[in-house]
Amino acid sequence: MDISKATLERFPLYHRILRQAKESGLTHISSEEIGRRIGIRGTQIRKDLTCFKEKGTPSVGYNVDRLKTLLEEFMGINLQREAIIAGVGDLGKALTKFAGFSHLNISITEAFDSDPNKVGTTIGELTVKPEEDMIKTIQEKGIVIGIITVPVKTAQDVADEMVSAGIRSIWNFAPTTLKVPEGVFVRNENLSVGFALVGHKAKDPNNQETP
Amino acid sequence: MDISKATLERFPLYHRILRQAKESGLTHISSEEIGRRIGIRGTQIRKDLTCFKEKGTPSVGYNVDRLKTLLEEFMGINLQREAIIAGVGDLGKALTKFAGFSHLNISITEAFDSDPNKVGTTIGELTVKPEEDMIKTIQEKGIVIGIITVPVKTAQDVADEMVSAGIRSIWNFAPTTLKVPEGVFVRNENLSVGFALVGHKAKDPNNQETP
DNA sequence: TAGATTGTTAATCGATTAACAATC
DNA sequence: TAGATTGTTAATCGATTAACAATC
Repeated sequence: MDISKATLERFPLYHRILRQAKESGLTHISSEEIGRRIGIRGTQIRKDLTCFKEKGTPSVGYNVDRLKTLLEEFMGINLQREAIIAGVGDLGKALTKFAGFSHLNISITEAFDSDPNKVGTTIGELTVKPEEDMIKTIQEKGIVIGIITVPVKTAQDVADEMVSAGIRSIWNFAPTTLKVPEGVFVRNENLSVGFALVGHKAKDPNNQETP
Repeated sequence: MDISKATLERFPLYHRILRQAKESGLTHISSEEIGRRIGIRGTQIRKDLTCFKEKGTPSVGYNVDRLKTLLEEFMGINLQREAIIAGVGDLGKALTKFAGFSHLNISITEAFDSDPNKVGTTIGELTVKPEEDMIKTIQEKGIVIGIITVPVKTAQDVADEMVSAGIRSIWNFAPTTLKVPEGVFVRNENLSVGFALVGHKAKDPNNQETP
């Protein structure tokens, strides 16, 4: 079955609620309760979950443990995975150190930069390597996940290198549209879009006409 | 007229293309060309732009300068705005220093943290202030945009404080669903969602069944 | 004029929601 | 049994796209 983009983006939210539920000792949780905690309808959740074999029990809800495990298998969280990051500016460093990703079971195990001043510096336990080593490292370690936090002007080149070395999924923070071959996934996390929206919505509501 | 969420999120992309076009000396640009540069259809762009008074010229395209200005007015970029940030961990610091926001004309002018070890430290030209001063500062300076990069457990409290002090639009990076009163805008920038998706999509395509 | 590109309508596609019989 | 909550269908809502007359 084909799972929609919208549903796929909600799975991590469901997973978060299930982790919380488990932590607080719940064995079962209803779709309405999950919905309440993330601000959507229960129907939505029941619909999203139809793609799993696991069924809920009427008047009881979903088995927290089993649903959590199933989501983890689906999302790949049951596998320990490695990712590399290109570009260790402030954002790159922040992502590399970010604790909030720990439950995804993806470790950023290699960091690269083209700036000789950054090469050799450390981020936590990682030592930054020169950009020229990236392709070789990706190939040797068989890494398939790449993160791009380089400036716009080099982002496409870095993406090309990643793809040529075997990266299959790219998390791109450079505000530009990357061209990648069919079969390679790119998620653009253009932070300016969010900030622009927040700025726009802050406009005085008495002053909000369309020009 | 009511502008859809999807359209609103594309305006910053259009703005980026118009900046580039202007920089490269173009006076006019067609909807198809804009579309090509961001990977969507021209029709989509023409539809999105119907809410503006500015019209394109058949066989010529849109006036780059005028459309850019119009988008800026609509998004509020013509106004110099201030934002505050709560939580100066690595991510908070990275956002505060991030150069990519400069064209949005929103400056992060105050940073707060509840950790006494961070209070008094500097980020670029900013000096981190104690969390307790946040409400007063927001009120005195009349700031309406807030950024939350504190841990989940304090995010709701910080949001409540921001709202009580007059913040009208919040950019939230804590992976939790904030409750805010009607009329306050929240944009959740849950980075785990993106990273989870990138991880999922990296799974071996020969191994991608639904459980 | 011929070619390009617009603005707009209607068709399509995709996502959400309401409703409710089934069932624990 | 009565109440709660499921899975699923049909209705609705929203977003994208194709098509094309209008026009520079």
